[in-house]
Amino acid sequence: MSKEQEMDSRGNEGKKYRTPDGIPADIVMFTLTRQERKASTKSLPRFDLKVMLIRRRSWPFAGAWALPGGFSQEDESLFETARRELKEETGVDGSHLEYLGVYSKPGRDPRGWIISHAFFALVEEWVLEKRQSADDAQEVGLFTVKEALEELDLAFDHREILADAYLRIQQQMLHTTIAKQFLPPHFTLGELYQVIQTVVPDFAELNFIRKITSTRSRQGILEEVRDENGKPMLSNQYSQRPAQLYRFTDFTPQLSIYT
Amino acid sequence: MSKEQEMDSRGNEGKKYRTPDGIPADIVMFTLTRQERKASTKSLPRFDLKVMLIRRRSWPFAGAWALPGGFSQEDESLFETARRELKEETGVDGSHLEYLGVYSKPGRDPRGWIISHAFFALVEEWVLEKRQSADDAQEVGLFTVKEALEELDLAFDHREILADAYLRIQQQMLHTTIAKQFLPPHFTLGELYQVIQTVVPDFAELNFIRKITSTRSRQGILEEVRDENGKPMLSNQYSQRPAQLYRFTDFTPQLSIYT
DNA sequence: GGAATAGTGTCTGTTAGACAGTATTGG
DNA sequence: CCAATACTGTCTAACAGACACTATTCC
Repeated sequence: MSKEQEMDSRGNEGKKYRTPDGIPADIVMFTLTRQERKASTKSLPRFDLKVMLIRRRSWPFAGAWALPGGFSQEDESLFETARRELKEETGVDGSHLEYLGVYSKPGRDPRGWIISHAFFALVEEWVLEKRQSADDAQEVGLFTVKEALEELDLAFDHREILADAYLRIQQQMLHTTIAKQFLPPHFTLGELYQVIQTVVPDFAELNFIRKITSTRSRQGILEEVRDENGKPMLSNQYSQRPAQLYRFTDFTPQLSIYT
Repeated sequence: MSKEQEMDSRGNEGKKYRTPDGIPADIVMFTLTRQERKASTKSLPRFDLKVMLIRRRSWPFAGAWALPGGFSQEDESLFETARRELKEETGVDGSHLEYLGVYSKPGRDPRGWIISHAFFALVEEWVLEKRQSADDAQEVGLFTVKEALEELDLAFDHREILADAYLRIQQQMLHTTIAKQFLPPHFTLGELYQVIQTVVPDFAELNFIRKITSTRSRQGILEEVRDENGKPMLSNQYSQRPAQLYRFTDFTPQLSIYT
């Protein structure tokens, strides 16, 4: 049946056809935790990519871990739903939030015809940690992605959503500059490299620093940070030898498999 | 309100909250039309990227052009809805079909709370041309994307959907091997270049043939077609001098802005 | 021969990749 | 001095980009 015919016969007001029972937005909240390593001198922290989950208390999937989320209302777009939920869950606004996809397989939710929209968010570590301890109404957990995918029984099709989100964040990490969401405004190339490697373990570049700094084709992604006198700004937070600080520009190069 | 609380208070059966009035899938059907050029010798055809639209006959937006689509049913996923609609509209199965996104801005459809899911499909030219002439129940149009975006008044938010789909297909054309959807199984590098340029007008590679054929980093995207004796297969369909035929492999390289 | 497409030659400067070596500084 | 990170030197092969040049075939 064509759209027009359906719409014609359905008319404006009458509820002739069955409609869904709910349209939630579920959010995969990623964060990067840093943990100091014990070393004899200063060293880069080890990073872990973690995801926030909430333990369900009621049917269905009571006791299972699930992605945070909530139902969309008539007066908001799904992106607004997701932003609202993200704010409610973290208490913080302005995190990176991106649409992932729709999950609508029949039977995915035993409560009925429920079509879920997945988003993923990149949240700063302290936000989720605060949330984790402050909220006594819900049990909140922070798990590494590997743990969550391999060892946890997730509710609904949330394992599939998380797996898709993981693939997407890896892709975005290499194709765009979302790495900046996990970094302070000024950072060293060592930090950037760690962030990329944490999200994309396969990423390995022997000459990373040189390629970023000295190839024309990648100029414009990053720029050196200088103080008001034009002197390069350095940091020795993670190393004995001070390292140049960088920041992202607004430029994101266009990639192509053909050129 | 958290998801759990909402779900708890909502219960299993009762329809306490308002739910959407319909969840359609709308499909941006792209095709590449070829038109021979009048030239004194054989020459490559000119290509145009076109999109199929349907003229609405009833409220709302009666008389306006709209994307084909239809409402999702409870027993199917949205991808299945889209595939079913694509089949119904074209009479053909197996075209490339890909999810684009969700369109849920309040007020986007005067009939009520209607959340649309956009897909895009890459369809062979003859399919849409057959459809165009065969169907007398609906007025069907094939427009270049430029025309549709700049000169037509599209129904609903379909201009926005089309604009998003156009951006996406350009991105996919450069990041993946969807160019093969617009090409016969065996094709010349001239044809491939034309296809890419038609979809991505900015694409310009002076040494396209050489880069594709003789750089190690891109080896594996394409392979030469050979006959059973191992002899390279050539085509002179579009040129006096026969050109080597190629086909896509299953390999798609991974891109990165950092390496 | 002309037209149209399909390549190849050639040159310069840039980049990739590997790996060794030097620099800096707190402990 | 040692450890840990931050670079720089160096060398070779590969690649990018520009542009001229040759190749093939039908008309």
